[in-house]
Amino acid sequence: MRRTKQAVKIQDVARTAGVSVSTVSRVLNGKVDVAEETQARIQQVIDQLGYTSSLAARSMRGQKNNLIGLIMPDIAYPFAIEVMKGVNQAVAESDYDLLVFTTGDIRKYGTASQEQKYVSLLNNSITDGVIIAAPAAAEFSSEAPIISIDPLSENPNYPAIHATNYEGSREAMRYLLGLGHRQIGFIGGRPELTSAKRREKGYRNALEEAGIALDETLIINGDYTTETGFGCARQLLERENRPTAIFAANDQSAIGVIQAAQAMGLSIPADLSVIGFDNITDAAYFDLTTIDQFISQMGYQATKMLLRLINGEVLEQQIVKMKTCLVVRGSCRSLMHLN
Amino acid sequence: MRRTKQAVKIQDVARTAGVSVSTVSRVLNGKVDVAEETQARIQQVIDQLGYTSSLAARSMRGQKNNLIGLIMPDIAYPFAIEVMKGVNQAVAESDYDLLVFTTGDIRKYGTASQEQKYVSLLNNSITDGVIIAAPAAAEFSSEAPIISIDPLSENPNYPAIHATNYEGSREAMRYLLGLGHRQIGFIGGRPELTSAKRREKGYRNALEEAGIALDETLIINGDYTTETGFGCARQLLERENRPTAIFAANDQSAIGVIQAAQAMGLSIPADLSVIGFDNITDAAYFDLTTIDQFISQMGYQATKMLLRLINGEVLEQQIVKMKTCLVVRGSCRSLMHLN
DNA sequence: GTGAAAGCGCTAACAT
DNA sequence: ATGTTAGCGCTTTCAC
Repeated sequence: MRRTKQAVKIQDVARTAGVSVSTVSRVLNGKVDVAEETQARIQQVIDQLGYTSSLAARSMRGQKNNLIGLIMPDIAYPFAIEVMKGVNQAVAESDYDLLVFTTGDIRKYGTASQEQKYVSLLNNSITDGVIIAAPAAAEFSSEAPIISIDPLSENPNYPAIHATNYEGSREAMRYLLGLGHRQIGFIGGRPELTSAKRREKGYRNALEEAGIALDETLIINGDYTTETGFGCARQLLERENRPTAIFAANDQSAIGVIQAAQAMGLSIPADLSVIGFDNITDAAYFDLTTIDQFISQMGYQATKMLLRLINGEVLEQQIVKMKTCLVVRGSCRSLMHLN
Repeated sequence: MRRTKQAVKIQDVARTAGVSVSTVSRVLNGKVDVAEETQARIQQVIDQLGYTSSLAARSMRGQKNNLIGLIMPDIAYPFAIEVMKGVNQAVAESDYDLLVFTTGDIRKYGTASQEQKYVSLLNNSITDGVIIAAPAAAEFSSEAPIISIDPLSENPNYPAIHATNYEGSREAMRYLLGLGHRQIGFIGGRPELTSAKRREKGYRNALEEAGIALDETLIINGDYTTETGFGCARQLLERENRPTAIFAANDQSAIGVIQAAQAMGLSIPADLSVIGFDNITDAAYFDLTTIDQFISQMGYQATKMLLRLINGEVLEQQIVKMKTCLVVRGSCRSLMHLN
């Protein structure tokens, strides 16, 4: 590798080609008013010297760089990876390139003000727009467009992609009811969370909608851990009239439910249907092998929205809610993976 | 979200605080010679205005940004993801942040000269050093350090992390021989590749070393696809004196071997040991559940090396060859995943 | 068709 | 302790 101590700059190209910097700049930016011959000569010098214009300098002149940013605290996390897959795909289909910014660790990431810093870092200089995943801040100031992938807040102050709790929950229940289930256990937890409340509400309303009397004893609250999931499931499954399906309101509990079922020699979904709710995306996931795709979809949609904003389009829909309704097939591989 | 049309700059802070830009700059950069009181006032204005200094402008002044870059054609690919995990971890442990550059698709990525462009893009402006994965170019010119994660070339012209073919292959064989295997099939392919030749050489030499006569009929060449892997394995396993282990020289063939074994009712590793070679990393992988970790390790090591270069250290070892020797345990989950 | 020069936001001498 | 100013490499008027 050659470590040219002094990077070649536009000046060098100009001097070598015997023209002024502005002419080189014109060639660089594909301006038309340059003589065919000059153009060729300059291009040759550029290739010969291996010149690349400085991103920093170009950005400072307020140029569009055809570059979008994605900000994540940590890119080794399954959620992050799936988001990146989706964003990557949308980027591949566009003529933009992508810059993923990360600190490597949520603990290094800092608070909302730090986050704002990352946004400005990219968006006020080199990037034409930014996607921010699971934002901590409620507001951002930025010259260029911002989209968030926000699994938590119901109504963020910025354009966002997020998943649903209430809707997803109802659809999950409708699915189970459609399968003929009438005794459906619900394992909740963390009642202080809005998302948790909405999940339970979906459960209740779906039953009501189906004209099924609510059995309050079928609702048990754990604390969203695998352990309580296991315990609650055990409790439900040891009943005289045991439920034929269990709806666990978060991913950890769902793992516990599956473990409990296995421990009792029940097979899924033959003896028991299980539905889990992902705690990260707040998406209902029923088919544990496709939850990853769902998260990717969030990334994909976010990117598409951002590119439209960059192109000056006005979004008819600022907040996109993604619903998903998939089916458990018994494996808990992805579920574990999500953990 | 507030979209401040005009980003707040150092001038604005200076004016608001009633000081000069240089004083603000001093505060920004933690210089000591600023009056306690001025310092506090300026900091307050900074917070109030939500000011963040422009990455572009700062970079142009040749500042160190505590930022490293990672360049990959596509970040949705398993190899890329594992590399990122490793890099991410090293970044998390450091006080650097990370910028991953990608085009989203190898087809958009272009050729070596394009690649050189990406390197300059980051390294000659905003980044303090760059890791380039699976480089196409043989040489780079850059002001800041470069490390490559290079699974292909044996002796690149730049500091690199790569995996071994010959060494890995021999270790794999030694492992199998150590288990008592004497009839070991080898499924090769793509003899035009240097890497393929070296893998086969490792196979041959390990046998020789162990004083075992080479049975040429145990060596079959496919074309590195699952189909031929299946066919070749079938052929080997239907022999009178069937091998007790099969060494597949690439990942696709290994999948084929596993499928063939399953189709014939053989269980792995009870009836048959299988070794696969990953086509991406050229790393021998024996434990299919940990190959991902191996790739991550490459990313991790690359990052550690880069950070040392950035700090001006001289590497005693420019090329780090990573050997791995792990064991098949029968699952082919990761293998499939690698595909 | 091409060049000269201003200025993007910032830092680092150099003044005071 | 603070202000003034010269660039960093580039694009973009405005001249010629």
